Amino acid sequence: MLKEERQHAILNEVELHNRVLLTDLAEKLDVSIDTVRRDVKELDADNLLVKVHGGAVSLGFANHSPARGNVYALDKKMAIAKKAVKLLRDNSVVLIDGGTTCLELARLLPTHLKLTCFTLSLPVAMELLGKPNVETIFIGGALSKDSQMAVGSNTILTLSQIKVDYSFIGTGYVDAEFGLTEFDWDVVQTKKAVIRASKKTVLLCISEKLNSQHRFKTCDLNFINTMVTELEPWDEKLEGFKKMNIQLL
Amino acid sequence: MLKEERQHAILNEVELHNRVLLTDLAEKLDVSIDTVRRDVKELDADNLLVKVHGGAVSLGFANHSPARGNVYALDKKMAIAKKAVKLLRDNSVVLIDGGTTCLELARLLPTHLKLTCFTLSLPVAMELLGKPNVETIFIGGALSKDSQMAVGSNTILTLSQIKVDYSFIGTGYVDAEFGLTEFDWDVVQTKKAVIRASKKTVLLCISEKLNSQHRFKTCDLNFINTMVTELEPWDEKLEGFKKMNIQLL
DNA sequence: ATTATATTTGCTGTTTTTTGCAAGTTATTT
DNA sequence: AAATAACTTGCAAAAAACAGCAAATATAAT
Repeated sequence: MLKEERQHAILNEVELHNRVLLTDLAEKLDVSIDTVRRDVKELDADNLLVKVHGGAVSLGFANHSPARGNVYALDKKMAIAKKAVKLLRDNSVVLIDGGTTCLELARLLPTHLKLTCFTLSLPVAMELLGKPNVETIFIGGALSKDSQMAVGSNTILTLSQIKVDYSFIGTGYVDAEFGLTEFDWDVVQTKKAVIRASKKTVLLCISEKLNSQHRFKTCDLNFINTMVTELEPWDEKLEGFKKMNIQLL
Repeated sequence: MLKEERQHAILNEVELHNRVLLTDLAEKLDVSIDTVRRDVKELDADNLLVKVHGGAVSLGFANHSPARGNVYALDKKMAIAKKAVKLLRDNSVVLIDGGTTCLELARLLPTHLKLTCFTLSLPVAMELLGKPNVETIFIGGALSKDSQMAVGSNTILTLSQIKVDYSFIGTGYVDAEFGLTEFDWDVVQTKKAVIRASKKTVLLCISEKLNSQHRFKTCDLNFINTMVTELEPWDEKLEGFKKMNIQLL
């Protein structure tokens, strides 16, 4: 049997079943496991499939790399995410909320970090699947089309049954006096439940959102334990928040 | 035998079988292996075939460039999805499983169709969010990295509390005698729960998967009410399934 | 027709590629 | 922590590719 022919068969099998074992391939193609291993390695190098421990998976199945569109103020959000990552220890149990800043946190989680991670957000969940040492649990429920996250009574009920070490949340608007506010009623209810489900709540928020407000209130600032912005903690823009009992990062 | 005539014969052989061994050619054409080697080298230089170690393959066969669509057998899966869509009525309550075929179904749902749609699969959920008239509910739980869907006890528990009109499921392997089988234990448990949560279960499956099996069993074929393939219902490849009490589409 | 020249073909020995095996290491599971 | 499975590395045998050479064949010119 020709090598090309064999690799063709491997690709076919992988794309047909999404996932195959090297041992199965070796048996089916009647060659040694080493040969299959080498073939799969080559195909992986050519980006025709993805090699995993013990087998291979098809590209369509493995590619959880949604092209990061033009995220607004990406550099600042990345700076925030990098600071937030430092709060995490191995075996922490955390919850990551939706929104682009939280998504950036998920994206920048170190590969080696062992976490149990709850989330309500589809994009965040997709990102977490790419982290080998993160166990991801999606809090189910009705999905909100614009925020791409689970909201509603079922979600809130499920949240009431868990308690995580840290939750990382975003917010639409934040003001030192009026606290966290949102545009969307469902989202507010869900975020309240998130905060109740957390021992400590970390707010990730770019400085542009400071001192703004909207119609529905999530919580007062005293529910927030840590606030992370892209600014240095002593920046004068954070003046109104310093006197409160909040850790600034 | 003329050189030109010989090369013509080689090309013919390659086109016919997609692949040939140099040793076979040498024997068939009754010339030395070196001559064949040189011929193939020339034909390769003229881009009439692709020379590989030990033989040659046709151009079409060698083209496993990333040019082809991301999803394997996309046309067939779209054909399946189109047939499956016809089962749906406004205000149906359905569940859509994971896998590329089911994803295609989600993608091809008509914009006007009003549905309540449960799913366990992240990619399917993302797709459904784009449908303005579909209410999407994600069944939460621990996420499987490989299959990008919720699995495990929590998921199964939640599934036990719902009953949908139709569930559309995929399978890794299907065999008329052994039924539906999978690669992954967790996935099997979850699919069982999906079937229990459905009044009617529709299997979406491309014909290549017919008559294949793997280690863990999801269910026998008598749990399946409708089976949709890209073939015509009277195709002889479906022979083994016709005598069973299954609607073939 | 015959000689000179160019092309093709087969053979030889050497180098490269492929493949399977074994020993040691790393992951994963129980 | 132990047991199992999977991976890595190095190696050796077999098959294939390559380069050079000489015989055979074809082509052209005298």
